[in-house]
Amino acid sequence: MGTDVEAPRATGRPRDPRIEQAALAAVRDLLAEGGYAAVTGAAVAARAGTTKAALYRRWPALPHLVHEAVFPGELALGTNLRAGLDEVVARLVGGTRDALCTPAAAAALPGLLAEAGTYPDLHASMIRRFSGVLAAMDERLGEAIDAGEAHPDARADDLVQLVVGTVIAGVLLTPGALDDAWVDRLTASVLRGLRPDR
Amino acid sequence: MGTDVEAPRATGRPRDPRIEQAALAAVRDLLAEGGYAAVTGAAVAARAGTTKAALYRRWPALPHLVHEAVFPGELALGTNLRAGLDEVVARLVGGTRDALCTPAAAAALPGLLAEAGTYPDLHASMIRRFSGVLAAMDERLGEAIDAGEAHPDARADDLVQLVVGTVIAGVLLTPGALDDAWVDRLTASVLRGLRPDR
Amino acid sequence: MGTDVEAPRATGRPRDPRIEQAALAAVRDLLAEGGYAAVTGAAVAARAGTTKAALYRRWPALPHLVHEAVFPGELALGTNLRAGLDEVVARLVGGTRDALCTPAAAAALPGLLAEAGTYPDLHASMIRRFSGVLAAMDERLGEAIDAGEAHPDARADDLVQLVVGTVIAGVLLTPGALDDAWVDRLTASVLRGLRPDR
Amino acid sequence: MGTDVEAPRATGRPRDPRIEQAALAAVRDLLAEGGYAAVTGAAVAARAGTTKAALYRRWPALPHLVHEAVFPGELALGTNLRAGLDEVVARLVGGTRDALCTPAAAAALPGLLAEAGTYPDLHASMIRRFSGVLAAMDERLGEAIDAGEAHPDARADDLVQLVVGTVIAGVLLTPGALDDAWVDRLTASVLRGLRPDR
DNA sequence: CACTAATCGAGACGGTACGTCGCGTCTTGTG
DNA sequence: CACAAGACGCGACGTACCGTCTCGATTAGTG
Repeated sequence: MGTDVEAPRATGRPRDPRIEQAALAAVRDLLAEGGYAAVTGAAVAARAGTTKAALYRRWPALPHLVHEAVFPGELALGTNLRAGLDEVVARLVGGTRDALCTPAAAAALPGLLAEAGTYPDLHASMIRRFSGVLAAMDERLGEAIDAGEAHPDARADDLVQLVVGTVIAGVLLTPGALDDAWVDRLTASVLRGLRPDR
Repeated sequence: MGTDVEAPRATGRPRDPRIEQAALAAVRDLLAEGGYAAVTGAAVAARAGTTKAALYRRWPALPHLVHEAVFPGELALGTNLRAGLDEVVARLVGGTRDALCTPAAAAALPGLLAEAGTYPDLHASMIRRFSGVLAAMDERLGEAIDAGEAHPDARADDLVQLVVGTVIAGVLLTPGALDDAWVDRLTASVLRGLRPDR
Repeated sequence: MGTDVEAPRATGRPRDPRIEQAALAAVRDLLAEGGYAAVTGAAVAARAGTTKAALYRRWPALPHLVHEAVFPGELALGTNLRAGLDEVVARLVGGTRDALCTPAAAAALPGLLAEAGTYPDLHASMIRRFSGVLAAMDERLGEAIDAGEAHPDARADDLVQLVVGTVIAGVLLTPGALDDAWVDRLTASVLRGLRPDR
Repeated sequence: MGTDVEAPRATGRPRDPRIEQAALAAVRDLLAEGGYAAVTGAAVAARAGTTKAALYRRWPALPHLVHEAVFPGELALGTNLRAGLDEVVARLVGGTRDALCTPAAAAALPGLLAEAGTYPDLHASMIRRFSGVLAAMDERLGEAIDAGEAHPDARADDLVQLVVGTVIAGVLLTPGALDDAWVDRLTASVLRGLRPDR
């Protein structure tokens, strides 16, 4: 699940598929209600109607479960790769904001970032959530540079880091202020930052 | 000192000032050596040559101690408020990078951000570290707008959030890549984003 | 065993029975070596090869563990209920002396008595240790009164209280003087006190 | 104070005599209200309107203070040494009961006995409380033996140990049942135990 | 009248034990 | 095999009490 392919186990009693969903939902509920500190192994198991052992059969550690609960899949830009740079950047900013501003995500984010130092695979998984966006932006930005729409020094990794970081800072420091006007301001500022000097 | 103004206790045995300093230094050492997980009440007390009780007399909980150890005072821009906008922004970016990239700070940052959700006063203290920079940038940016050097929509809070967030994302996601070239690229991009449309 | 009937837990991982025995033995060793003050949660756990949590899973607090270690079961009189009153009383006195004069018991007794004020259930458990002896003495004394061997005012609870109290006083005030001659003197005195007036 | 003569300190600020009384009264109050566990250095100082340092200037440790608060002087038999043996024993039993059955004494007794193992001087002080009674009983019992009123094996130390122990057991095990009838029963039993065999 | 010396209040100090909690693993019996 | 249940080792947490200490401020007797 998550980011890795699972070996198909054929033998023995099959896993109850409801437990996986119940656990992920339980994590989201607990995050929204009590924050990251409320996401305890025992609490998740109790809320999901199962036991800790069933959780550790599915995820190597609690943060991995939290990660999957909060970021179930890749960040998506929509299907706008052929759109204008303005719209692509707007979707990047807006999509990142949307992904990180759900109650569960906002509550989990700092905790996950902290655990990323302990679990290298978790760190990799979090980065991988942006790999698709990064590749797409890399390609699109290359075209924009070739077309003279973007500054030749512009780099997709810098761009994504800037956008993601700013959203993270917004979530951590001024949650509640990340409305659409905030997205518009950040988008405009980023776009100006991408423009060529002349 | 610390996070708040201190009540002027005149009575009772005065606190041993060496304990405070020893504890802060112990936290920095432990952070650099073993990361956030190594900053244990007992470990700090032992390394500082004191006891847990003496620590809890000074800080309400361990994260507060870590915060003070890692961010002892306000973020400083240097005395460059009268300098050109280019230099002011360069110093903001560089100073933020420097402050968050010390071994202790880099090790403590994710943990502190996570604990901020548990301790509201810690959250407030962390934000307050930027209040001076924020005020200074607000004033300087106002002048720049008036002088036509900056975009009329530019806001100091947005700017600081963007810079701090990008540095945080850099520390968390790509530590080791935040060299001076990185600072230069971010500075240039931010400056372009601040320029008026014309 | 212990102080109460145990609920028949059928589910979950069963408790490791060796831990219980190891803890009780550890307490007895520590009592004999360092007295009541040496019976620390951490010390007991370490000596028993387990952890504090495992102890607190079995006993509500340390004194309960000490109590069970020192007084594992009811005080026994031997199987002498049909013997002459002289011998019954002699066994009561001797048995009480023996039970309270083991190194562990002598070391634990004052501490346990003191903690009994804090833990009412511990107080009840300690009293219950004498219930069997009390019932037996009550029956035997009734027969003796009917046979004219004992004073009609004699009561088993008074008798047990007197014997136990005297032994406690001996242990606390003049430990080391409770030899067999002491037992004989007390036995003779108690027996005279039980005799009818004529 | 208490049992020892004090060196006459002439110089320096004299001790406030009210503190001593206030501390003793505070201990008694705390014992009656919250038991031995409530007698904390800080609690005693606060209730007495003074500080811990003032207490430790007067008593070497807390149990010594408790001891003096609860047993301010020697156990007294009244002036009945020339009375009949019946009355002397009755006064011994009754006086011991009275001394150990005050709320403060009953609450402090097990704690004090436990601490006696830690502080040898406290142990000695407690025993000394009975030295007068012991000497008096020794003399009176010798006369009784000579007069044929008492068993030639009777010993004052055994007698006192028996009476004190029984009262202690009564206080610890069945507090509230030590009424005058209880005293009468114990007195009668003890007296029978003292009688010569014929 | 200053000087000295011990007290007073307040509270921090080192030390140590307490009982609780969470993590991730394990060991049962039952499907 | 999975599952429910819950004990296991580990280790940190924050609190409490002990008896001592260090302050600045009093409060006598002495020189």
